Amino acid sequence: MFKDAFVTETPPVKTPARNRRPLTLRDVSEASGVSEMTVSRVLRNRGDVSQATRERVLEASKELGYVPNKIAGALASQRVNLVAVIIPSLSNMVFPEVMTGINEVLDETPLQPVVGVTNYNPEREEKVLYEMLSWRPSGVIIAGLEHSDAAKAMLKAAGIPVVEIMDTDGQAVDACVGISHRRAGRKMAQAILKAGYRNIGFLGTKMPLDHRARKRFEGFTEALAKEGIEIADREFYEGGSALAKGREMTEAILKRTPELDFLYYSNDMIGAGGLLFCLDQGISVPGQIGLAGFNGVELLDGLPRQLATMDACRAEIGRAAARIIAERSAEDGESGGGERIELTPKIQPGDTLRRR
Amino acid sequence: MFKDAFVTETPPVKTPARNRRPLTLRDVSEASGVSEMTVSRVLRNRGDVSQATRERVLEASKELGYVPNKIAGALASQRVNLVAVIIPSLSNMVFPEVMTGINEVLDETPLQPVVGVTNYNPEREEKVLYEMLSWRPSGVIIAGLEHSDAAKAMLKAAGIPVVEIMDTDGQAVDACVGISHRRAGRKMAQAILKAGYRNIGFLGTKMPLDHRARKRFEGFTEALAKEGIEIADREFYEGGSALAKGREMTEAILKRTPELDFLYYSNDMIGAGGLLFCLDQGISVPGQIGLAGFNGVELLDGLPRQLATMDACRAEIGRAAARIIAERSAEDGESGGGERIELTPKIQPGDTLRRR
DNA sequence: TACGCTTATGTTAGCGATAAAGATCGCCTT
DNA sequence: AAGGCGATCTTTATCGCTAACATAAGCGTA
Repeated sequence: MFKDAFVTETPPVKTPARNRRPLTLRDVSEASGVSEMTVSRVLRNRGDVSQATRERVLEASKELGYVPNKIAGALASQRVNLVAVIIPSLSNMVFPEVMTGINEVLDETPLQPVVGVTNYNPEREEKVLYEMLSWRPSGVIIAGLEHSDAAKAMLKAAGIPVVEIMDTDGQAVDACVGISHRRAGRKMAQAILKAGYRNIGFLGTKMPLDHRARKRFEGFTEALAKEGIEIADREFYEGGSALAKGREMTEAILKRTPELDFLYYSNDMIGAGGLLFCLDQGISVPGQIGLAGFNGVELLDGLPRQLATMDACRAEIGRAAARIIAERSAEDGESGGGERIELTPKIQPGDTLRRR
Repeated sequence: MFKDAFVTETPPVKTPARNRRPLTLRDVSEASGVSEMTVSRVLRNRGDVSQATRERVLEASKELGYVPNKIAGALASQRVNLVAVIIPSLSNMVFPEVMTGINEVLDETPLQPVVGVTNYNPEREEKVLYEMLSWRPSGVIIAGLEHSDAAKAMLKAAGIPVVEIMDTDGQAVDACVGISHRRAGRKMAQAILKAGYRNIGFLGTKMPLDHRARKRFEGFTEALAKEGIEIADREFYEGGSALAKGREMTEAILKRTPELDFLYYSNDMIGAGGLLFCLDQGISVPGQIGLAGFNGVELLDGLPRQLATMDACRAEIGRAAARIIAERSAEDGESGGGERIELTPKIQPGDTLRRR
């Protein structure tokens, strides 16, 4: 592709002098001797263009190194093939997997995801959303059901498909795909009780804005309460390496409350840290103490013992959300809306939850 | 923010009937009784607008829930505040950290990163790049120095700042920020030799397209060769949980070549797996066998023993790259170009590389 | 031969914003 | 009192592309 034009070495400190203004359709049109419209048709594979012209145009376009200007295209056609994806974080393993699911589906469509990160901060979420909506995307996939009033208003007013993901415990603006974290918490509590554990500790994060962790915790305590049991102790962390924090917290909580016989971690990473700590200390797992985490991250496969956990269906959530957007933006009629998909996470007992 | 307008509950299955067409500057202009231009000025904080008008416009805009159309704005002003960030993967811990560094810097500017993922696939990279360039971003940050000819041509022709990150071993299109992986491999080899290890095994990934891993390997073997030593055995993996693969590979290589006294892993995750395996087996580390990985991921902090590794300066690479783009797009003169920043990774000997 | 029909291409009029230059108005200066 | 000036706003002309309609040429057929 236009190799010849640019073989010169880049001078050490200056950008290669490139005073030519960016190429437009007109340049290609002139180079190939047809109208701009025809070039546009060729480049988008639209309408009838003779094979001969098509080839001529493609060649000219390649020759020049023309890259269409989607900004102008989008403005003219009132169509933008972008999907805004708004998530709290990229660094905790769970969202990258959701992204993978989204990509998997969108790859088969003309749509393209654009990611925005909020750091679990509602103000940032609002800003990111505003920013993204100002590009008039074809749809929005956004994590969680909790948003500021302004954010909700924007989502509703945008007039595009909106899918809220990860969580189904609450009222969605439009569609939603996820699991019930409250239910997930309850189910884990039931499994723990059924296994005969009674002195249960909880270890989680300090983030009051991680609503899904909160809901799991609520579901968890609720199910315990139903059997007349209360959490015996709890421990929270913030920042730092989750694995290391898991160790520290486990040490601290066991020192403070040695009679604990089960530790429920709000995510797998700290759970793994806890597991490593127990093994180091020669604490028998799951005999003396049982452990469980949440998420079903791949990492767990490599641990000395398999941590009990619950799969959060991350990739499938991504896939389902993308499918909703893709379908609705295909049939451009004001058709669907309000889809609600609740997936069911399964407990993976692993080796740290004794069975009976 | 326009709470009153949308308090109605969403009907269960249909999108709220919203036949109003998307809002434009004209709507705000009519609602506030000034020209579109004035509204535009207010919304961008440009030029002189009286306090009274400003307030009136802002109120009307809020009332209506107007979100500016950046597509139109960008076309008119020939300015796009987007920075294309093109990376191979989101799932391996290293790029999210680079992203964090980028965000940190760009947050203080009007620029916004847009991420594209290539999955270490050159064709995909080319496509993603084309797609991104068609939005006419203000700059490109792209991982690696190896790109298809077409991709390189596009980068040069785009006429915008381009920063190639992670790697400095090669010829950059424009600017570049990273570390020398070849050098990193050499340094680790030297440290290993200095510690007295002689039977060295290498464990890595099967990806022929991970050029940085390849260069580390080359540097590594080169430095060994200088001392007349060759790699005694090697093992490669692909796919699956890196931690688990690290275990498996370690078991396999030690079974095949029991006399190995050092294992060099191409990333920390498999290194951690190897470490866990050795500890499980009661192999004395670093006495009987030494271990080292690469990257300096946070995860390592929580392991029973600290894996020797080398920090890849991920966040700093992101920051430096973003700074280059930000600076160049501020002073819009065709100023800089060709910056080259080579960071120096430091060995973190941890507990798995014996000292003498 | 003229008519309709298909296929291939060109023309015109925006899309929704912004840059740049022009219009108003009150107020000060000399 | 005429001119000048700054502050505030409006007008006009794009930006690069595409939808929708218009045109032209070729061909079979009544």
